Amino acid sequence: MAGAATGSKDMAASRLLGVFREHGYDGASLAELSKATGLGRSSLYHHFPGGKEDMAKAVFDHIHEWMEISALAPLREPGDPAERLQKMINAIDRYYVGGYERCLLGSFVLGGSRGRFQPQLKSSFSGLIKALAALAVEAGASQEQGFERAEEAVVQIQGSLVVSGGLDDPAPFRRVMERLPRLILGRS
Amino acid sequence: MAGAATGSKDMAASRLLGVFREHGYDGASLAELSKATGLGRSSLYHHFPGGKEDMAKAVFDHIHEWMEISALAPLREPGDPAERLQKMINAIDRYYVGGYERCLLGSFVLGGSRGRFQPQLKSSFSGLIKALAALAVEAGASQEQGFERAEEAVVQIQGSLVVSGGLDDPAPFRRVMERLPRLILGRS
DNA sequence: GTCTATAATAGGATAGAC
DNA sequence: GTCTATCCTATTATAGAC
Repeated sequence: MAGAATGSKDMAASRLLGVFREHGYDGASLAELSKATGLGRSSLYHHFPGGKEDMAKAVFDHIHEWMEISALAPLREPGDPAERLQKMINAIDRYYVGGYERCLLGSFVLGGSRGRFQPQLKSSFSGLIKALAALAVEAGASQEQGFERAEEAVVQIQGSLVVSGGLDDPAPFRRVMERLPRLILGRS
Repeated sequence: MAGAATGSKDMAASRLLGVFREHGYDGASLAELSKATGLGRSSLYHHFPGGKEDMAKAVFDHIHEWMEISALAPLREPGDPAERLQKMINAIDRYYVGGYERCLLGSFVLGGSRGRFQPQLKSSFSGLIKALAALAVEAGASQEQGFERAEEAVVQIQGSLVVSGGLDDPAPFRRVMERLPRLILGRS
């Protein structure tokens, strides 16, 4: 049953994600994590003996699972590359609610907790880049071109979330979502 | 004498910047802010009666000043657009130490303190975009094209800092620095 | 597995002497 | 303008009953 977002622990991870997304790692207090999950402090420690750090780890697992199932799986299916890419773009767009929601990965990279979660961050970013690069190669790019396009795509997604947040305007994110197909598949 | 980074208050702001950059707003404790500036807690409150929030505001002023003098002023000088842009790119590259240092603006956008500093963030990002857009227009782009290129440039700078941080590899930032001239001035 | 209660500490902020 | 000492609160974390 690996994959479905069910089970109370996965449910909790989803709520915890919301809090970390909004407040960052350091800004997320146990009080809010408790309120968001509906679990008392002691229950949280029962499920996550390592405290906040364990909770964040569970959130990374949750995100990893989401990324594999919702974003990367379509890229690996058979069929038209453009259609498969669009599925992924739609998933990302929903995930960030059209640019109104922040990225937990970015938040953890730029916040004070980078060192603590560097392996998870590295794994997430490189997994995403690799999957996009493979699609670009399939669409006709060389290995090197494919990697460059994929890296630039992830750079633009992350950057647009920062800029949209800074300007308090989802338009930059939206514009990136629109130009992703040409960026990955080439200027056809 | 507006401009030179002298005076003990500006000196303090520079040290405070370092701490906020490394730990984020919530992660920066008074203990570290005190240690970094060499000022005791009470001295900090003497200079910044509003506490941490005042310190962050001073850091924003410091950044604003740096941006005007080191990054934007070259864009507005007379002379060859490509050379002026390169001056700005070099300033940014030094500022982020080739991709090894994080961006305070991005950190505040993605951290839990966005709401508190939204006006400063908005002003910084839109000032940067406007200045780059003007240069692009001067180099032959239409108003609309100029704005689009400038926005994409800021998106790529911010995104590359996130991705470089996540991968623990400055290469993505370096690659963005290299393609900025073509991005802003057009594919000539 | 969840709760109440409580410990232990770190954090932000202030008072008052110098 | 800086220091020592202190206060208050929020925060993380644990103990032990149910």
